[in-house]
Amino acid sequence: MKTKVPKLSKRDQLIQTALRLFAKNGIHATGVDSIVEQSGVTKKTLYAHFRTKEELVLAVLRHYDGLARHEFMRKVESGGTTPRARLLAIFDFAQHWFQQNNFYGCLFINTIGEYSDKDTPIRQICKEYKKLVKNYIHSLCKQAGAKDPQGLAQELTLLLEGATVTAQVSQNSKTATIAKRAAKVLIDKQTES
Amino acid sequence: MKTKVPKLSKRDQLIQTALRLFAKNGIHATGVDSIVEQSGVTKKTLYAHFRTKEELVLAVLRHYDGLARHEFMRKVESGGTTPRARLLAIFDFAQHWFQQNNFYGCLFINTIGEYSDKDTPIRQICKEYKKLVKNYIHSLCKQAGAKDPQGLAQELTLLLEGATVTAQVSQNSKTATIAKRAAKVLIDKQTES
DNA sequence: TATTTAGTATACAGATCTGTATATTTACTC
DNA sequence: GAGTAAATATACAGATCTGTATACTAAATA
Repeated sequence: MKTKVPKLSKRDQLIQTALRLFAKNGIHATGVDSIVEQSGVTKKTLYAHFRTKEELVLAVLRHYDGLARHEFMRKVESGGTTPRARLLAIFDFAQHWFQQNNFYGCLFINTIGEYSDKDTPIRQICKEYKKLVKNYIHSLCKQAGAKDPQGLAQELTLLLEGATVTAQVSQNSKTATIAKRAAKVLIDKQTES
Repeated sequence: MKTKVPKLSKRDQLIQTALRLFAKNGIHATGVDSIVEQSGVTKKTLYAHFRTKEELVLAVLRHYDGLARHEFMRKVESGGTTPRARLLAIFDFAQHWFQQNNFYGCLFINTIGEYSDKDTPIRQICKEYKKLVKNYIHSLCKQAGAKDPQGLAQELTLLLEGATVTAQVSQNSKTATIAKRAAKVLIDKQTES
């Protein structure tokens, strides 16, 4: 029986290779030559799919945006049944993420650190990602019956971002449990009778 | 009367110019040519003071480390008299920082995003800076009589980091007040009788 | 005043960067 | 099986990157 291996398109090979290299080494430090080399696709093909390196960067960010948000929501929803449990599951997801051996912090944060121009579409995608995640957390806070769901969502988002960059710096996933403990306090404060 | 203008050494001119460009555009995106051009110092002189670009990067990070920690502690201590007030003054400092027009997030975080190699001295400096800041916050937590000063310091550090990167992404300094509000809750929880 | 030191001006070497050109080959479709 | 589309292999153009070389100049010092 012939198993259908979903062979990746050249475009997807490029995006996946570029994602890996951008995440690990940053965007400016990653030349198209190394992407070409490691993806097994020629430079001609790369420039047939993407007009410039920046277009490839945008495609990578959009690809990862969908991937990461989907994974985030999936893990959070499978991590608890009640809204409160799901809010706390955010930090279980985080801990698991931080422990991956290819964890190099948040790609969007790292990317924004390389692009200060407010108007570049690269930055817009990163900003939009963060906004959508916060909106999702906000909806969970509302479901949990928080007195100020917007405020609680902002607080929990800060804890998540802080845990992420601190785990990146210290190479230590325990920041997730610290954030979770603080999150519990903040959630309880907003949901006690 | 001749006012003594403390003319900067060429070395300091280079460090200050490089700091500005690294902070704004990142390290890999900043060529030595632009540093030379904007500092008004020739390339020969740059390489007389620093053997490589990496040595300049290290000098910039060390320079900024001293500068930033000193400023941080000074503002925190002048921002309150009691330990509790000083812990909260951290976030007043943060808000003021975020509002600077040359705020591009934390240089150390941005730098770590560009250097994934755990053993590079560049990363070490960034990591050490974060450790020293956390130690300082820890000492304030002890003075404030927190039940678990280590834990509280970790929580407040996460809030500070989260507020910093979120302000960087959203170009909005209100993240500091959100973090401050959450910090109050966490501090009170640890210091109520 | 002679010498050393630090800096300027400028060019360049060699590597690497983004992007393009040319010619060939695989693979699907009509 | 002929024709077309997509990919390969490879070279290269032009810019930019880090770092060095050469020659000149200002300033302090002995």
